[in-house]
Amino acid sequence: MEQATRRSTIADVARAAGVSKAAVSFAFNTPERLSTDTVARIRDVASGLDYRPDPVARMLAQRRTWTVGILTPQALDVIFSNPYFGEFAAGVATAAEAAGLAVQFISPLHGSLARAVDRASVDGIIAVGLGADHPEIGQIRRSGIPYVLVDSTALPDEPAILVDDESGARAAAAHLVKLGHRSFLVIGIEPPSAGAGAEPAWVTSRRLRGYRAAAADAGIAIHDDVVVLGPASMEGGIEAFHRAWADGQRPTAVLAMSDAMAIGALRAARELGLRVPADLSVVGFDDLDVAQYTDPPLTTVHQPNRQKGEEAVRLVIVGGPRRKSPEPAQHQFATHLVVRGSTAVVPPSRQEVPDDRS
Amino acid sequence: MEQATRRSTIADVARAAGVSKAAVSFAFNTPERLSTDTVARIRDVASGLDYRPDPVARMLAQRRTWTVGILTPQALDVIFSNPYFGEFAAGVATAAEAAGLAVQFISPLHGSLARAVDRASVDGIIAVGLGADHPEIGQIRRSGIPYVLVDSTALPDEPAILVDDESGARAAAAHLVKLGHRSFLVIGIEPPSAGAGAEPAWVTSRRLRGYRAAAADAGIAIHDDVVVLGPASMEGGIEAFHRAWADGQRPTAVLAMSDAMAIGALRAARELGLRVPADLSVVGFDDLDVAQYTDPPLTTVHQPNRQKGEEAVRLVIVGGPRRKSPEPAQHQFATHLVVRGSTAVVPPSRQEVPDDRS
DNA sequence: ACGGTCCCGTAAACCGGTTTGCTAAACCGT
DNA sequence: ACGGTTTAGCAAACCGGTTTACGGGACCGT
Repeated sequence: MEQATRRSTIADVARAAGVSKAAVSFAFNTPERLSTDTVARIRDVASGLDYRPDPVARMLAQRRTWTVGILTPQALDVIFSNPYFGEFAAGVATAAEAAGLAVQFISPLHGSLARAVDRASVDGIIAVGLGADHPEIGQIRRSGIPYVLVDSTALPDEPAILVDDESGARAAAAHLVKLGHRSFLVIGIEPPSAGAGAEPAWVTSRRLRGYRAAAADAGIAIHDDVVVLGPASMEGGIEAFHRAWADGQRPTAVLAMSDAMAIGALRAARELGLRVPADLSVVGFDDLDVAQYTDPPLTTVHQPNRQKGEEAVRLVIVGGPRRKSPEPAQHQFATHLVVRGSTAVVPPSRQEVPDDRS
Repeated sequence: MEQATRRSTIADVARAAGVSKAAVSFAFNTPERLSTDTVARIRDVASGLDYRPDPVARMLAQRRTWTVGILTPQALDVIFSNPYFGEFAAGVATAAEAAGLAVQFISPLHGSLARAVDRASVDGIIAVGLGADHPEIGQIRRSGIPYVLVDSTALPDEPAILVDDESGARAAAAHLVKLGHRSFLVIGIEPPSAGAGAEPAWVTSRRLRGYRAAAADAGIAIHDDVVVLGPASMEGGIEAFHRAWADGQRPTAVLAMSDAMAIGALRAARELGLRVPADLSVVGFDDLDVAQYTDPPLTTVHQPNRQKGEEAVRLVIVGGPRRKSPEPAQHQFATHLVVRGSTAVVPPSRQEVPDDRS
């Protein structure tokens, strides 16, 4: 395309209108500083040349990019394929649009997240799923650019968006216990970087704590060998369930840490000839839009995906020009169980003999 | 945050290292122009000051932003909530990452798409769902920035990514006809700007043509009154089906123009006590990932969502520095029908009396 | 007629990099 | 020892805007 006709610059407009560059700038940004007819004349000339201020030059001069970045350790293609991120990003987009901000995704560039962060020109960063001890977070902290951590425990007083994972998980497990279930399979989310799975900060650890607490209340232990991990996708759920089945596990209930994985489990169960919920109960986590439309509709733990995104933008914006932080910068949302059709009482054939045989 | 310690600039590094700004720049971009130890020294000083070149300044000087934009007429929150866009964006992201490009979403800012385009700093634009005659496309064409049109008929020789909508739709309808269906409901996609629905360029028109062609082959006419429109979402599909039902329509088969809407129709049908596919057949369009996991699994028209995204990036990149266009800039992908569980032969009770009673 | 305010508009310094000559020193073969 | 070629690094222009400090004229009251 050869940039056919070099775009006209502010200097061109100034020359054509017989005014200074400053006047042109004022005509667009602070028209009240100029007489009305000068403004009109300049605007006229400008649109004649179809001039449009170069956004990059403007960013440089103002030292503002009018952009917020969403930082994730996963590659963009997995992000966009994951409905959970979609809903979160939708929330971010809503709030960003209202504030006149653009949204930029920052994710590993040629394998390096640090490099991606360096190249990103944003006024604020929303980091999702990165622990407070992640090196890139340190890099950002040092750089002085406002940021907020999402879905991972932050330092005290560090801006963050959280969700009460533990009580949500607890409610999910308690619901199953009340239905008589004693034999569980937990499908957890694999951490992006291998080895980080044991981190207590990782979402899987938090939710597992909740599951275990509820089970413990009924005198049941959830051992590590009934916990399988996989990527948070439908394929991941299918694969995890099959793996557990092949391993000889015959749970009456599945606790999945993401709806996508729960849907995968639903699918895998059907492939194995299991009826849900008659033979097997399944409960998810996230309450995605699709959870209402699966068959059967998914019992799951609700968390406000879009709201989290909106609130993240708000936090990162107030963190911007001189944070006064009268209020704590952290925001924790509540979760609650939504009971739909994928859970039912344990099948009679699998009911455990009452304990009172002693 | 008050920008605590002003970020160090290239001048700071130059001063600290006792060299010129140019040397610092070279040290990072063309190290072979400097002696190895000078480079080392500069890099050392730089990382000591934890200097990182300002991406915006770099963009201005190089007149490259290293960013491609995805332009859509819908608001970002609907984009991100729509799995179709997610898969397309995933494709874009994959190819962009490989080329070292960032991805930016451009969508109406405070209601104005033109304003959003003006503010966007990108090297190329991927416009999805905007007709070649859309005013913003004109604006882009004039600006000389490379672009590619997706999912909408373009001017001849204008870069574009297309899909064979008509034959895909035709195959879908032919499949139903062969199963004995004679009574259809078409659920179409509502155009973003009201009134554009009649445009022959709009995807709904193209697919409808395919449906009608297949029906016509069997001597059936699909009248306008069995076509309902709605937004391309699950809610849109539910709502559309209920509307048609309330209107007294009792089709034996539904032709939905998007999988999301098809899933909505599945849901609505179930709410009305219809069994799919025993009482009602449903076929979608897009072949989203989720289409395999619905109940029943969705019969649908496959189109290569991710590939379209990847190819779009490729086209916009070659359209960049001096397009030589030895090959036509347009790329049309084939579609094909994927038969799963949501379609079956027409129920006996609804079979039409053979025509030979004459 | 005079000093004081406004009102309009300008010149020039900046933002933080890249890139284009250009020069001085080092290296080369003969 | 000498002209020619590299090599290493510098100064300054440039990218395209914004913003600050300032000046001249019109308007004002006295």
